[in-house]
Amino acid sequence: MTRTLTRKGTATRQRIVEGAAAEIRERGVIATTLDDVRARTGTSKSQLFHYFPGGKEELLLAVARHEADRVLSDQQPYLGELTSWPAWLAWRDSVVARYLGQGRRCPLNVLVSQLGRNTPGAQAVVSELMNQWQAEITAGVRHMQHAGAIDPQLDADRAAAALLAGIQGGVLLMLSTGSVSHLEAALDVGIDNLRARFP
Amino acid sequence: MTRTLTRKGTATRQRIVEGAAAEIRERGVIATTLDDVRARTGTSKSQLFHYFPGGKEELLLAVARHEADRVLSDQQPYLGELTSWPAWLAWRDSVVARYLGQGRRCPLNVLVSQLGRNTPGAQAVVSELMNQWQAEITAGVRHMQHAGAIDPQLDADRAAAALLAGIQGGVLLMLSTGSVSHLEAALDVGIDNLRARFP
DNA sequence: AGTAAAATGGACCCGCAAGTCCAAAAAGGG
DNA sequence: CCCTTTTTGGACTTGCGGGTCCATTTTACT
Repeated sequence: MTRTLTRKGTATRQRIVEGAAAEIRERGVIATTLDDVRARTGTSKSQLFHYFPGGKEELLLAVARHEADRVLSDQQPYLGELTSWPAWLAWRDSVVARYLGQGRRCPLNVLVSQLGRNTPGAQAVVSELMNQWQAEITAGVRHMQHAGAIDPQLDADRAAAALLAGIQGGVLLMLSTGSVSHLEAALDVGIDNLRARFP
Repeated sequence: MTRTLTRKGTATRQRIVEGAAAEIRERGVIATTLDDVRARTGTSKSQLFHYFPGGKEELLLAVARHEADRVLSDQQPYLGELTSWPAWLAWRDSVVARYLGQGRRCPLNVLVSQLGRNTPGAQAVVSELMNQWQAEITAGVRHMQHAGAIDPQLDADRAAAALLAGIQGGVLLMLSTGSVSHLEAALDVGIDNLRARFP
C-alpha cells in the first residue's frame, strides 16, 4: 500500500492531477480522454497507470478531491470569519465572485455525476466537503447568536443547512442559465432572514 | 422536417422514449447503451435511428424532455394552488415525497450534465422547466400577499428564486448524501421565513 | 560504484457501443 | 389490388479510448 514516491514521482503525479483538472474544466469530463491528459501533461500512458493503478476512475477521483479542496479555500478567509454582518456580506460577495469567475463549468458537480454518486469514493469527497462547509456556516450563525445579533432560539444547524442548499441550488441554476441571479437571491434572502431573526 | 408518422410509428417512438427513460433511471445514463434500449423496447437498431436521426444525443434530449414534464406534473395539484398555508405545506410534502421516492437518481440532472449544458437543446429544457417552476411559486407568493398573509413589500420573484434554489440544492445534496434533510430544511426554513414576513 | 526500486516511453491489444446499410415486411391511399 | 411510403430486422463496420506490457532510463541508498 505504501508505494514510495520519489520527489520526481510526486511532482509528476501532481502535474497529472492538475493537468487533468485543467483539461476537464476546459472541455468537460466526458470529452476528456486519458490521451488528452497524457498529451497535455507531457507524460506517457504507462505513467498514468503507474500513478493511478485504478485507471481513469482513480484519476478522476483525485481530480475531484483537488477541486473540492479549492471550493473551500477559495472562500477563505471570509468563510472562517463570519463574525459580523459586514463579514457575512464579504463572504457572500466572495462566493458570488468565485462562481461568476468559474463560469458555466462546475468541475466538481460534473465530476461527481460522472463518477456516479454511488461510488463510495466520490460520495465521501462530496459529503466531506458539504459537512465542512455547513459546519463553518453553522459556526458563523452561532457566533452571531452569542453576539446577540440572531435569535438564540433559532436552530443554527438547520439554518445553515438551508443556506447551503440555497447556495448549491444557485450554483446549479447558474450552470444552466448562465446567470448568478439565483445564487445571489439565495444568499441575500438567506442572510436577510437571519438578520431579521433577532430577539 | 415534417416527417409523417403513422399511428404505429408514434406508438413505437413513444415506447422507445419511455423505455429509455426507465432504463436510465435504473442504471444511469452512462451505463445505458442504445443496445440496452433496443433490447428493452423490443426494437431494432434501425428503428432507433429512424425515429431519432440525430442518434443518441437526440434520444437523450427527448428523454430529458419527458423527465422534465414529470417534474412539474408530479407536484400538481399542489404547486398550482398555493393559496393558504396548509396548501403550502401540502406542496412541501409532495416535493419531499417525490424526491424521497425517486431515491438517489435524478434522471434529469444526470441527463443534462451528460448532454452537456452547453448544448442549446438541453439548456432550453432546463430553463423552461425552471422558469415555469419559479413562476408558479411566485404566483403563490403573490396570492398570499394579496390575502394579507405575506408582507406586500416583499419581492415575490426574488423570494421564489431563493426558494427554488433551495429546493434544487436540497435535491442535489440528497443525491450525494442520500438524505432529504437538506431539502426539508430548505423548504421549511424558506416557508417559515415567508410566514414571518407579514405586515 | 553498484544494485534495487521507481519512473518513463510508447507500441499494442481489445472490447464496446455508436452508427451504417440494405433488404424485407407492414401500412396507407387511390 | 397495386404502388408508394413508412416501419422493421439485424448483420456489419468502425473508431475510439481504456487498459496492458515490456524494455529502457533515472533515481535513491549504502
